[in-house]
Amino acid sequence: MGVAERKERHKEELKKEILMAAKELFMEKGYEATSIRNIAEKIEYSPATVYLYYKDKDEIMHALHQEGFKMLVAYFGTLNTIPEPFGRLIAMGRAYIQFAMENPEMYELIFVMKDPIDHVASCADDSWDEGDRAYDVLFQTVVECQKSGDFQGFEPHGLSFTIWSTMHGLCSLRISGHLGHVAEASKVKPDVDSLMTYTFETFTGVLEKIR
Amino acid sequence: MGVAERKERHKEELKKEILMAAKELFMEKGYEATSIRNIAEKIEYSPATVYLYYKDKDEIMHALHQEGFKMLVAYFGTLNTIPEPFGRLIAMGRAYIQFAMENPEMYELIFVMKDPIDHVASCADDSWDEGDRAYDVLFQTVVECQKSGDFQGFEPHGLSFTIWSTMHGLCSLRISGHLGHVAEASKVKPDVDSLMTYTFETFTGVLEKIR
DNA sequence: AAACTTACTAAACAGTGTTTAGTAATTGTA
DNA sequence: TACAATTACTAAACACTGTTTAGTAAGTTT
Repeated sequence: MGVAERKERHKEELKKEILMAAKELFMEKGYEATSIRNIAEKIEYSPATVYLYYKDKDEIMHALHQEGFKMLVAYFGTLNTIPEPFGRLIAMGRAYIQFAMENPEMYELIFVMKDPIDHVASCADDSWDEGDRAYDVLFQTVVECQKSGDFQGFEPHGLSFTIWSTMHGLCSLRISGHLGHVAEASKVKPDVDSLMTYTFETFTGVLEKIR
Repeated sequence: MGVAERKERHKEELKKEILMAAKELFMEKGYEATSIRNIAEKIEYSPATVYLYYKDKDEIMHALHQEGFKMLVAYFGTLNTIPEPFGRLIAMGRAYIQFAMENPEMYELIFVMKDPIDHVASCADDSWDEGDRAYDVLFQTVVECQKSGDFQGFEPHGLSFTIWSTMHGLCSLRISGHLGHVAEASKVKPDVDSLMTYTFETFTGVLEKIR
């Protein structure tokens, strides 16, 4: 009979509904505002019901984690159309920044917060696959750059981690507000976003020079 | 009469005692464990008393903020003995990493967390002076490098922010555990710390190349 | 019709930051 | 010296958090 299947389907829908409510709250108001009670209220169920679908808040955050990586991948979507690897590397950086700026809470969730990755470490199943894959995209691009003659004399992993560090540092300093504060004090650029673009361009200049 | 002075002195001592209790809890167990109640218990006063000396938790965190920068400055202490600016820049990077690794919670407080810097933005008095000064140390070093012939064709602020981004990115990815995770997956180096040192060395290699 | 399972929730527990009202003890004044 | 005022402190509460437990209706199976 299809009754069990229908029920199963409904359960999956509710689980998805919980996740989407969490995603909306999280992306709009951040981690603090994403309480189990707030999620429950949004889907019009009791807080305890949420626990029937997710073990704890960490598990919800882990699920959101995967959502976040899907979004990042979407930002990387059009990169394949760029055949020249160095240009693709720069475009990747630009896309990374755009993702971080348009989805700061998501960026923090997947690249800054410790709790979700701790959860990931405890359940050894799917682990941090998405993150590993995202790194691999960068690494492969660097390798391709070297194949076409760029970055000679550098080891690709070392360079990849350096590039990731720079991009992550820039984005996280921007999101946390630290870049903005120093920007205001040093008055290098009129606003934070200008400074950010400017710093990125300086970085691309560095990459051009070691090309 | 010296009675009022003695009392005033005692009040200042208690305020310091609260801060030191907070510092100890914070550096050992992190932000979560540093609750007002825990602080109060440590100094053997009631939680409400803490509020007679600090407006709220943010104000305590802001005070700890300043403590953190004092510690960072201590790590930078011996840098003046290095006359050659480029070598000093590299040593600065090494000191920055050492500070981050030996005091991860403090590093997060002053460079990662948003809340304290929000508090800093609201009270416009002393603002984020320590951070600005720390940036200025980096900037001046870059300027000195250029004076002695390095980094020609680069604008010093752009380069300073790029360097800070790289260093911060590396340290924060290490502390948050993200670097460790990708390290394990990519198996570039046997352990995270090796990867971190290795990435830093790659970065110094980049700086050497654009020197 | 009775037993069992499912889906859900009210209420509680222990914790958080923070505020309010009140209490002793000390100090200043009449 | 007696009374008022100030100081330093705290118990208890409020509103929130994540999470668990016990219980309740409804649907399913026997």
